[in-house]
Amino acid sequence: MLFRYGRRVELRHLRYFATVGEVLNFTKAAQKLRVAQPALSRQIRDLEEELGVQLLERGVRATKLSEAGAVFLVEARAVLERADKAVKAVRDVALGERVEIHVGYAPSLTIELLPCALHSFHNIAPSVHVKLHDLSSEEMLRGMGEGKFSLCLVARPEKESMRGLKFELLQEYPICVGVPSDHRLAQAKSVKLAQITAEPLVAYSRTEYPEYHAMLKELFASTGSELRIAEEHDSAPSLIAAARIGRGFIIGPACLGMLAGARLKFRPLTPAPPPVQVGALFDPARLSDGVAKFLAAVRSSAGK
Amino acid sequence: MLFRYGRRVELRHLRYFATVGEVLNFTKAAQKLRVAQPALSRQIRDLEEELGVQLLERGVRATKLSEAGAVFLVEARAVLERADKAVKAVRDVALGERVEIHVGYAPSLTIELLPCALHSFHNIAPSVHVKLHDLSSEEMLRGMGEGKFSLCLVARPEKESMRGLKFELLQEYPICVGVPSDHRLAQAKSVKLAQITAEPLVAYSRTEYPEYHAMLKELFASTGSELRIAEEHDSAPSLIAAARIGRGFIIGPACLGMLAGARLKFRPLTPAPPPVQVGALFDPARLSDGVAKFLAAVRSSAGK
DNA sequence: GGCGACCATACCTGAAAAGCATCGCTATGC
DNA sequence: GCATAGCGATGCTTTTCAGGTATGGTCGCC
Repeated sequence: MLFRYGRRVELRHLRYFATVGEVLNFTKAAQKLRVAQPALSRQIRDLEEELGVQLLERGVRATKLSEAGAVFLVEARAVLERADKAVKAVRDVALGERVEIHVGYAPSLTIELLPCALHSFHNIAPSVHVKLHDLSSEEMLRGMGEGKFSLCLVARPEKESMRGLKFELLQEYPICVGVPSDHRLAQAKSVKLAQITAEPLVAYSRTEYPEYHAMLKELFASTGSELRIAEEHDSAPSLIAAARIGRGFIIGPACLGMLAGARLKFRPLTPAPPPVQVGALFDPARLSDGVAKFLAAVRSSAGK
Repeated sequence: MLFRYGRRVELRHLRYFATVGEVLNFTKAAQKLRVAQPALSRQIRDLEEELGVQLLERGVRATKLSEAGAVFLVEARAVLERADKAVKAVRDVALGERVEIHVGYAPSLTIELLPCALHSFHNIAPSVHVKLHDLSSEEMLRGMGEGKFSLCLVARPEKESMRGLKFELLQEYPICVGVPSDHRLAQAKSVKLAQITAEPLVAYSRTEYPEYHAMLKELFASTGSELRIAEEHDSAPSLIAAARIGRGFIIGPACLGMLAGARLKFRPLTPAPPPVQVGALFDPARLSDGVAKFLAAVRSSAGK
């Protein structure tokens, strides 16, 4: 890496470049920005130098974006927009009601809970916008740690990853086996673990859903038989798609059945292992007013 | 609005604040940033003034984040991260191969097409990352105009909104009626429009999917009967959920049936109206190498 | 060939960011 | 109770650099 004398990119550079990129004329852009044209030229040159990339092609009688420039124009606008949002967000918080709360959720586990909760929350606090983030368990824990989310609806995480967060149980789903509808096990009322150990499994990805793998390991520990995972997937739909085309069975909560449609059947395992616990994860130390209301809405939707 | 003497927020302010917010100690943060402590103090004060918000509570012996400060810390980090991404993106473009292409898609219309296309594209150009953006028709057209996306997989947009873009047809789906499985129409092989005019509909939202509403209007124009829309939704899953609980029928492409599962049946309309056309939308003027390859992959997946 | 549109260069000025020394506060230790 | 150490704020100077003015070069066009 070259040693960089250059100073850092600032929002000013991006504002200037965005304007030049739009009107494709330094003189006009300078007027629009209320600065002198040479000042603008220099800032753009500095930016190009700092990036090490030529953004504009100054042909005589016409200024054009280079290919890189076209890309950077989009990027620069996005950064500026993001920055405006940040400023607006903090001013809103300071002015009183926070208008947005960020909620992470596990889509497959909350298809029952989430719609009800959103509906009832909208009645309690119609002015608060809920921003939903569809994430893996792992991303949610990370995001909670960084303060990105105020609350997450997830399966109970493992104790050691909680780090001061609180988990409040809301719903439980029995563990089931998902099999193709035309398989003989689809007829059974329930399935014994021993009946499926011969079959490979399709599973959630280990890195993104560690608690899911802990559950599987626990489950198979007692049987003595080997846990064979044919494929790992990072979302319920693709897991279901894989099971449909016969890559393996699914072991997972009963609610997956609601996503799966007709071609898979979910049958409870016997003896029933501990059910999957779905609940709210939040930081009790910084529970703002809006988040507390959301939590109340979720509780009432779960009938607790 | 108050007149602001203050100067604008710059990335420097955010970098400084992010560091202070992390270590919660001006002196240490200043060392980390390689500036003198008073310089840092002043920048933070300027930032607070410009925002009109107190971000830090300077208790003696301990600096703490205010509530607004906690929010802004997350926001500031996000802006910085976004800015880094922008810089990295443009340098990557300049260095040769663009490593990312941005593709917008209509999730419900591309459940067949998209997985195949991604798979085949990965074989052609494994080094190119495809960033997928799940969007409404309206958002895609806007994003294409701004250059945010290189290509979109969508239903054919209305002519007047194309503005120099090209639409290439890839797949067609017949228009169907989605009814609850226990409804008598679910038994029918096909459904006449006259059979359902008594029933209300659940539909995609008008603002986000104008071409869908154009299609409905067209469809009902010939019948003389009134188009009754009970609810508008902004995504296929919530549309399907609404139909499941009996809010109304769905009129839409056959591929919705693959998302709906067992509790809804999709039956073709007779006489068959013009099918829904799914295809690729792109700007032929700036078709980079990577995007051209992606387009080829999509074509071959659609068997064209 | 003169003019006008357009951007670059050279140089100057002023604002503000950074540095340095110092102050004020308070918790802590003897 | 006094000295001390940790922390941030304040006042002042220095340095940096964004912005301004004047001007020059290039090219297309009348």
